[in-house]
Amino acid sequence: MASEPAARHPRKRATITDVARAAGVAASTVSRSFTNPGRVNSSTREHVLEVAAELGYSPNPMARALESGRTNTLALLVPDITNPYFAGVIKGAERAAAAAGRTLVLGDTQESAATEARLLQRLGPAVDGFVLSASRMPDDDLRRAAELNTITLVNRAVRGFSCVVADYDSGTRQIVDHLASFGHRSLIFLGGPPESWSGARRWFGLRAAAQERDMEVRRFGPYSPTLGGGAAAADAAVAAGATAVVCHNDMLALGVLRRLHERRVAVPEDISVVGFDNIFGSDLCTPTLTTLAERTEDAGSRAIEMLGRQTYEGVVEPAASVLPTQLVVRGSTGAAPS
Amino acid sequence: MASEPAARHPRKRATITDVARAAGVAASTVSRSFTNPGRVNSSTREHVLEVAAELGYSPNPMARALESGRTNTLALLVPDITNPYFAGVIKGAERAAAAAGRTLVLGDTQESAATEARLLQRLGPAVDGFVLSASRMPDDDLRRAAELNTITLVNRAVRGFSCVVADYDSGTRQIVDHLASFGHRSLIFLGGPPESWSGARRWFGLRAAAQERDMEVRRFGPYSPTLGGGAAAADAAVAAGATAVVCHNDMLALGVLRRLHERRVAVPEDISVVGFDNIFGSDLCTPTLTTLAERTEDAGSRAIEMLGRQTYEGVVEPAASVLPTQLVVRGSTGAAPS
DNA sequence: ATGAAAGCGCTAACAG
DNA sequence: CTGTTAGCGCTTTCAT
Repeated sequence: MASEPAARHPRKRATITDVARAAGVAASTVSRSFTNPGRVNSSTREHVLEVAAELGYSPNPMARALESGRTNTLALLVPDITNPYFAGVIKGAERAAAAAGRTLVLGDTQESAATEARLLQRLGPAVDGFVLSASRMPDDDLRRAAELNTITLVNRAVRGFSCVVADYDSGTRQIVDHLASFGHRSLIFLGGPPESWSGARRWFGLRAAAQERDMEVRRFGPYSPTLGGGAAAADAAVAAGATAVVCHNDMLALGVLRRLHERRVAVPEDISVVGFDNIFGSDLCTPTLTTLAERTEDAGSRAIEMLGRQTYEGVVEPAASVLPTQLVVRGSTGAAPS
Repeated sequence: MASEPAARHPRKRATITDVARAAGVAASTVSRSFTNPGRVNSSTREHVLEVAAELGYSPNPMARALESGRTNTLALLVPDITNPYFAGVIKGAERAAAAAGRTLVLGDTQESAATEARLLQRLGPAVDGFVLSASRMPDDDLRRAAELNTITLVNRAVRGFSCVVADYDSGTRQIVDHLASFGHRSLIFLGGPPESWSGARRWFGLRAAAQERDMEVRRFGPYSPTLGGGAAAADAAVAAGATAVVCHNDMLALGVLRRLHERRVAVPEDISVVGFDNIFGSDLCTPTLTTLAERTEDAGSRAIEMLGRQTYEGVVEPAASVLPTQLVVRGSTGAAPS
């Protein structure tokens, strides 16, 4: 046992030539042993594999990629890695990629279309395709990016693109029904970033469902979809005399709850609050938050699967996958004040 | 304006040869125009860059990697991507990598040493180095992995490795001082996974600090460091008549709080609860959680910087970086019951 | 069934 | 300053 600390300079990896030399065969035979086992004598193959294992050889993916144009790597871009909402998408994508023997690269676009475009550009040549989650880029830019890359969308629908989206039509109807059943006659939507496709869908769904029930519905904002954004949103809602607010997402809703608490506005007695996403934390707050849950992990894994089908299996028809949503009723909603 | 949907088959990317031909120069001149702007006539360079832009050319990183042995990509492995604790590390690493013009690959080891080893193996040839956050692998396996890879550790210290660790000695002392100032004469540590290095450090620090103050200190567990793990942990603490518990991490602490609430045990009147990590959610619960905050983003970015220094700047001396911790006092701690 | 050779896109020597 | 050449590690014809 050498008492030396770990080597500082990792030693060079063995190449296919090293293995070939050590095994007394040609490089091509080594290559075939790995990628085309049927086309090499099984005894030589075993020998080669043995030698390779001894040398700690594993094929260099870069060299492979150069030849095939395939890196076996997929990228997932999200607006904010630390937002718990995306944790589910990431987890699902991670799992699906691993299951398919693929590498997943993660990118944080920092809620910026420009950063997103830059990442697309930088990562593009190195990956086989992208999953764009809640993309902030305009449709045209997306189309342009799609000329060079295979792209699948999550919670965004653009003609010609495969996508996975949550069923906001049903979801917003559930929300409105729930509030109506509590006797609410009006609601205010506290909106998030204008670029957000899901924000728009949420608003449209809400408005449609509310109008069907002759409920009055207004939209305030945009507010920053963060805890901090909640203060302004809550103040506006209170000033407008709202009895029920539906927030762009849970982060904003949590911020609203906090602000209402500071202002001694009782939830749900004075005002009911609903969020979207069912993020971690939405059942820790007081009161716990009524929110529309999405299957984020499923969205992530489906998107990766679709992308894989397009990229590696030559499926060209863009497909759309609509994931169900469900209202999680908790403590932040209740009867409308009389 | 073609009304066609986005192209399904992304078109082939232009190569350096395409650009060279179109610009009427040699491939090497194109190459230099990008990587060695000083060594080419500025007018030719401009022309080349123009043509390159027209063709939408950008250098193929794979081909570069093949030549240099460098992919300009770093990997970050974490036990659980969805754990909010690691979100900070990821964010910091993301930022540092982006700032250095490097690509970050993220891997989820699923709290398993085996998965971690597999990822190391699979990703190894494709990346220039690894940041292992809260690695679950035994020291020897780490050393073996370090023979082929450059590795930096976060919240784990192994001789010969560069690492970034939180100052748990100071942190645990802060916790114990805080509890002592409230008149607590004993505390119970509700432990997490035995493989966790930081768990061990937390326990040792706590024990040492408590003994210095003649406080009685015991360790229970291991418990699963999750919300769900909190039930068993809380029950054990109550059964033992604890007045103060310090939990392996915030997830466990939140689970403990929930369970105590179910059992109508008042916090902090009957029992004080302290966590580690200051995750998102620890100030949303009721009562809010007193916890030891780490600079997770700093840890992530520092680790990437160190790794970069070793990988790209030939720094061989392993360095250790100790990040300060600070106790965030909130509502879950209070005077010991008489 | 196996070996030899060419070439993937790019960079680095080496001429000129 | 710029063109030519060789070669990174691997796969893939094409011979044998």
